[in-house]
Amino acid sequence: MKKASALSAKDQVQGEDTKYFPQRIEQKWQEIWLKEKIYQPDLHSAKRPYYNLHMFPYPSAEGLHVGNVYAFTGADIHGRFKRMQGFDVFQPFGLDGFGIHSENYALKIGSHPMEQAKKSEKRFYDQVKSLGSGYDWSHILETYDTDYYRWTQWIFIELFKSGLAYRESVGVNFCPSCMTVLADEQVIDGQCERCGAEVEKKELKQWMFRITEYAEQLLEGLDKIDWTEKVKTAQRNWIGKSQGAKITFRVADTDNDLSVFTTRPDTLFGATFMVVSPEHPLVKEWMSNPGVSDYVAKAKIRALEKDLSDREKSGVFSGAYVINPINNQQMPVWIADYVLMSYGTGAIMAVPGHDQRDYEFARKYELPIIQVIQHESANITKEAYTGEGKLINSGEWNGLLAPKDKDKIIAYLQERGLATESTNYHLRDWLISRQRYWGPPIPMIYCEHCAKEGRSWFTSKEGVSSKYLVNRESLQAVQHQTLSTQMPGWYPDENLPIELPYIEDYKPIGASSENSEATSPLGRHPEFYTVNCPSCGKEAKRETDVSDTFLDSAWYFYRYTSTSDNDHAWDEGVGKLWLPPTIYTGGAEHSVLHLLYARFLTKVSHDLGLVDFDEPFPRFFAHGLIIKDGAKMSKSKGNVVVPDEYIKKFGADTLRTYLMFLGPFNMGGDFRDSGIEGMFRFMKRIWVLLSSQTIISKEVDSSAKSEMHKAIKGVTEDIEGFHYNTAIAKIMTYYNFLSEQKEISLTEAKVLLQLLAPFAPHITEELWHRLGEQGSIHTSVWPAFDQKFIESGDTVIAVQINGKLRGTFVLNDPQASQEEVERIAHEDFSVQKHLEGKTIKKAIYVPGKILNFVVAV
RNA sequence: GCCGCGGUGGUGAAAUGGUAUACACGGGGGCCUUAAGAGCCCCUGUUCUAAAAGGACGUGGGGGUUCGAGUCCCCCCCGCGGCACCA
Repeated sequence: MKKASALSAKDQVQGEDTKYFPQRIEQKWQEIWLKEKIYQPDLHSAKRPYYNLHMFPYPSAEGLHVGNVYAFTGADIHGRFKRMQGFDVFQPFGLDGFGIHSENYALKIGSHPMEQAKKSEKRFYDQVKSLGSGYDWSHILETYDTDYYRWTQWIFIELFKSGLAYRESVGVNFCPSCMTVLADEQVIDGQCERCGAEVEKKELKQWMFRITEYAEQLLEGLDKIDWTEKVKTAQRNWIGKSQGAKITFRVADTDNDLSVFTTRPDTLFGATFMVVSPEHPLVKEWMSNPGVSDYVAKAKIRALEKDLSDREKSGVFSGAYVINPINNQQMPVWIADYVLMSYGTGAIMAVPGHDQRDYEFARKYELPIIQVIQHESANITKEAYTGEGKLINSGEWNGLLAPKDKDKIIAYLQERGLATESTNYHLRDWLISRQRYWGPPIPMIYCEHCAKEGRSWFTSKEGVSSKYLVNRESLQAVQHQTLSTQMPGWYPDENLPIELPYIEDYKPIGASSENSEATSPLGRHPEFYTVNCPSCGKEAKRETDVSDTFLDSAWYFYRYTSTSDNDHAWDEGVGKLWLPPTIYTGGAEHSVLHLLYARFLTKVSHDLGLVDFDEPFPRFFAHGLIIKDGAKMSKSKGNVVVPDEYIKKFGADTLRTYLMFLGPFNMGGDFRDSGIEGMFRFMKRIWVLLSSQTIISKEVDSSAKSEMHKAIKGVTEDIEGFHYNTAIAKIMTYYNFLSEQKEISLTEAKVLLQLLAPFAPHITEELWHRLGEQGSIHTSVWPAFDQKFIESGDTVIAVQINGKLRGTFVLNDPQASQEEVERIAHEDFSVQKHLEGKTIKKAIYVPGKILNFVVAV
């Protein structure tokens, strides 16, 4: 018998078969798997459904990125592992192909998005197939497919009917380069997320989704889902709940009220002036006062500047005063742009003694500063004191603790009708319309004739007797009181799909600043937008905006499980069986946008009675980012790693395993060429060991068995916890152990292959068959481990004495009897001290577990 | 500023409170080979000693809990990510 390690070069080239050529086996198995439907569970009758979802990519025409490979592989390993554990794993794939990114690319290379999409699609699918992931290719989807976006449009209509989609003139972020509006989330430091151009502010009529209506639910839901804390925190920050009070001030010598939101009503006695935003409605009344109109004009310009955080505050006295209801003091009202109209009421009570921003403002304009919170570290001659303390100079409140007694103070104000308890969120409504071409047309029709007479869908028979949102009283109120007047003339076009027409002039033309209506490419095509009003039948105009791509991706996981083109998944039994996805894997960069929108739509679907769950992703795992030479990969840096060449040279198995070996899956890693060669060497060694070595059918002897079970246990737990890098290390350790054996039993060989199978599906499948196995390794049963072998050898025994942990020691003999264990405990240095001079009355010994000594006194 | 995550060899990184550095990369030496490549074997935290044996020191810094701390607690320092004139 010859040892594998002693195999010389000659032996290897003797037969082609003894050498590892990934190119020769990978495609072969991919075709067989497809033919044998290894990865296609029966969606109707799965016994243990496991919906293994990962974020679908946008199909960049440059092709697959190594970051995609990383993400897909990590999810695939999880799926393969679960499949081998006996689950009916459903792992679908699709493309998020609509949107600015694809459209801009088409523009750049001078092709049409519709044609480009087909090309990118083919290339992308081919590349993904070469990775050997276990996708069910009979359930793919593309968001630009008519059969897909008819349901995107259907969802839009459902939201419209629910009063959750509405039109409003809003100050929007407008990207002059992309010629479209952007959601707040898509503006980074005042720049467009996509192209980096400086974003402008514009007033435009836009379609909005009332996501703020769900702020509280979106926040509460986070507590019951299994997500990484990092992502939950990002969402909490984004929703930005703060609780406090709304206090109303009377403007002196007028009938006007000025309300403010504050989280610190306890400092009310410290308020010395008021500040309103330049956009505040009351500012109109003060325009003629000296300096006001000048300042408001100046603020408008300043609003476009990007770095707002540390510029000097500025403002102007409005000329008006308000009365502080708590002490009837007159306070001047100032206008300053450090107060934002978009948050709270657009006005604040300034408490310069205890708010640093107000403090700076007061210093600059020489406004009075009063200290109302006493604390040894408070020194308001230098800066505002924002910490806790005892109230002073606060009338009846003196001696109360701030902010601890906030609730008492709110109750006090509330009793006297001076304030109400109030909650504010940073979350804004979701701006959904885009003045672009490459997206699903918004399925709405505007009829001027109906509008003039105040008619709309909301005044129609269906609208009046609406079944929508019966679960949400607050929205019913919105619907019946305001929607019919807010949205005159608007009707959904339920004749879906509203197909996106092929037009040559799809280039964005933007919005003219004089006109409050933005113009979309479709707006140049009367043959598209001229329709008859669904209500009165007269000539009407179809909406020419398309919807935000994030709408497409907020519901796609429902579509995967649908079994026919003419139905949406969640009506069917199949959806009930599979939804929501068992686990969702994806990049943390989507923490806020995509995940929040998907949660919102699912909550709406739940309220509409479409689904019986209200969180789309009960479990979400965020993977890390692959970088190159310490920097994020990007075209501009020229450090994008294209996987094709690596697959060609080393095979998909090596690339997959190498990527997973780089570092913990939730942390990402740095891609290096030298590392991948090491992984290729490992694959070759596995090949040589298991294809050239004589594998014999013999019992595994007991020390080898211990190693085997240790490996199975370690790898199982590591894969379960997404610690892929350590799982691979353990497989390598086990390989090293086996390669030093004189002979390897069939059982050991099979176990080694099975442990490696999720990472390197092709080579393991090939060798599995060479060992004479019949079925696919990927549907074989994941090896079980025996606990007692694991704990042998180097078991650490924890010692409790009378219930308290008193020490631990290494137990070398797994077969040790209870008496021996007691004797060793006595001898062990760390335990000795506690047992000295005492006798053990009772010792409970569970191998590998805790040893509980009851010591006689 | 607030929140979250991290700091361990030359590098990527391992370690339910129990022999710190598993596994791999890189580096050094050797075998094989006409040669190159591939493959195989040995060494590889720092330091003391000519070397070995052996010892000392070592997980960003300082304290603490513990028989025992990379791990738990407190206070700092540094790096990364998110939010940010949010009242």
